[in-house]
Amino acid sequence: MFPVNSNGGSKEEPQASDGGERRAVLGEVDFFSEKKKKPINEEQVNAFVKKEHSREFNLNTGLQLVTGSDESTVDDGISSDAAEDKRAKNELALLQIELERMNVENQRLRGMLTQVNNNYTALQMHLATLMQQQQQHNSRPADSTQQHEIVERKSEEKKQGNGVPIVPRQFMDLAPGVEQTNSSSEERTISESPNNNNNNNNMMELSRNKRKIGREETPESEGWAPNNKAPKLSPSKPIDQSNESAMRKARVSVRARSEAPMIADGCQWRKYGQKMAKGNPCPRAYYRCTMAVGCPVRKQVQRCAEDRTILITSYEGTHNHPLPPAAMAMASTTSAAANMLLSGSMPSADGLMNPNFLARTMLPCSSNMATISASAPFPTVTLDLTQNPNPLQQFQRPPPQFQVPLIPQSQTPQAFGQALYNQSKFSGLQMSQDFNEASQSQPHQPQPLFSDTLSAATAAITADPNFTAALAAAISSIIGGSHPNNNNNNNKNANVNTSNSNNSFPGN
DNA sequence: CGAATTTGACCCGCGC
DNA sequence: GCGCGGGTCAAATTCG
Repeated sequence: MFPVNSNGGSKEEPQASDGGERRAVLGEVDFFSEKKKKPINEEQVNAFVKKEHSREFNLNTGLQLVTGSDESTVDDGISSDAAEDKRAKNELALLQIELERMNVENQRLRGMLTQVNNNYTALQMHLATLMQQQQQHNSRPADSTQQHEIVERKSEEKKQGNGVPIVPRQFMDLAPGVEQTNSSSEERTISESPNNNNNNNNMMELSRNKRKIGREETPESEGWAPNNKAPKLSPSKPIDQSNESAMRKARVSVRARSEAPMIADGCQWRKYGQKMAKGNPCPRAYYRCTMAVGCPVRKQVQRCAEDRTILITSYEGTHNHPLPPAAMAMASTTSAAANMLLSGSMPSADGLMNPNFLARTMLPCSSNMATISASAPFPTVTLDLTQNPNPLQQFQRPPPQFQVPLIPQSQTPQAFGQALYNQSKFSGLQMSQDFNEASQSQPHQPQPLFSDTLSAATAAITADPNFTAALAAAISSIIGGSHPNNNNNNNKNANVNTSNSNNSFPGN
């Protein structure tokens, strides 16, 4: 019987299914070439089967499968054999169908792999192009090293796991999802209708409402009440509720060097509290926007514990009122960043668009300035204007998953290109994440000081609306190509360009 | 004197 | 259930 196995055509089936890389090729080719050999093998097999039939080797059943097609020519007329042969025929047909199906699937997978490879190559080329642009603007040798390092990291990562190249696809698919779930269109009308708060505000205020409802007093809450209650009264979007538990607030944090007690972002703020935060000898000040009665925007200002020249300003919420040009730059940036976080977290149920994933899909060359921290209690985008674009500093730290290069080719060039251009003025745009690694890499950890252009860095936020708007546009474009903020930012650029840079830092 | 700031108390969520 | 820490409130205080 063993000789039969070695010669029988069926022997090749396990090979095709067990073989490693050979399987893909041999499995397909051998299966069809097998038919050519079949007559020879089948004769041998059938002869052997007849001879050995009395032994009732079940194993022969499988062998007969191969010989089924020619069984009639060899059939000796035994009825039991005929029945068995019919069954064998059926099984053979089933196996053949299954094999064909596997072949089809194999080809489909091959096609997918090819497509992924093509996408990866295109992304890599695109990244290289962007890097070159950045290098031209920065014209620093270190940057080329950085870019090279980035590209190499990306390529290494791509090669490491099969799942990694798929991420771009997920990211590409991400945008429509964001479009669907994002309330950015609503946000756009916020300035006209305070009650029409976006998710950002909703989420921010929901937790707050819980408390305030318990209190139900506070004359000041009159101003807050409309906004506070709006999300509760109209929880039209279940997404909001689902998000509330996961991420109650989205926060945009700006790190900048400034001697001033707080950076001038064009808005009017009123201090309503101050606390000593744990782990930081510097007090944390709480401000709320007073440009409109019910404006939900608040910000926290705190100096970095390690480097007190660094001012950390965290913004929450979106202004529900028209902003002066001086404030638009920062507002658009923070709003876009907050939207990015909120949007990315919404369909968290499917696990594709949680902050972790979102952070992983951030621009690779935006690695110097913005950090996404999705760690509890709420996600934060940190725009770090204190860092120097020193590549070694930046790219020694980030864990591998930060390095997935994902630049939607159809979306990035303009906005991100402009951001890159402005990056030359500052440090760069970094999006990384510490979702599960808050303990390993603190986004607020002080970065090495590379320049004393503190005012330049902080003033840059407001003094260069191009940058902030471009950053906002870039962020928005990453999330969804048609994010309203893109258009807004363009307008804002136009608006702010004319009244640029003088309104930035009265304190400085 | 009105507005803004300060500051202690309070509330709430979370971890133990 | 309790303590801790973050966030907010609002009376008191300061400032212009």
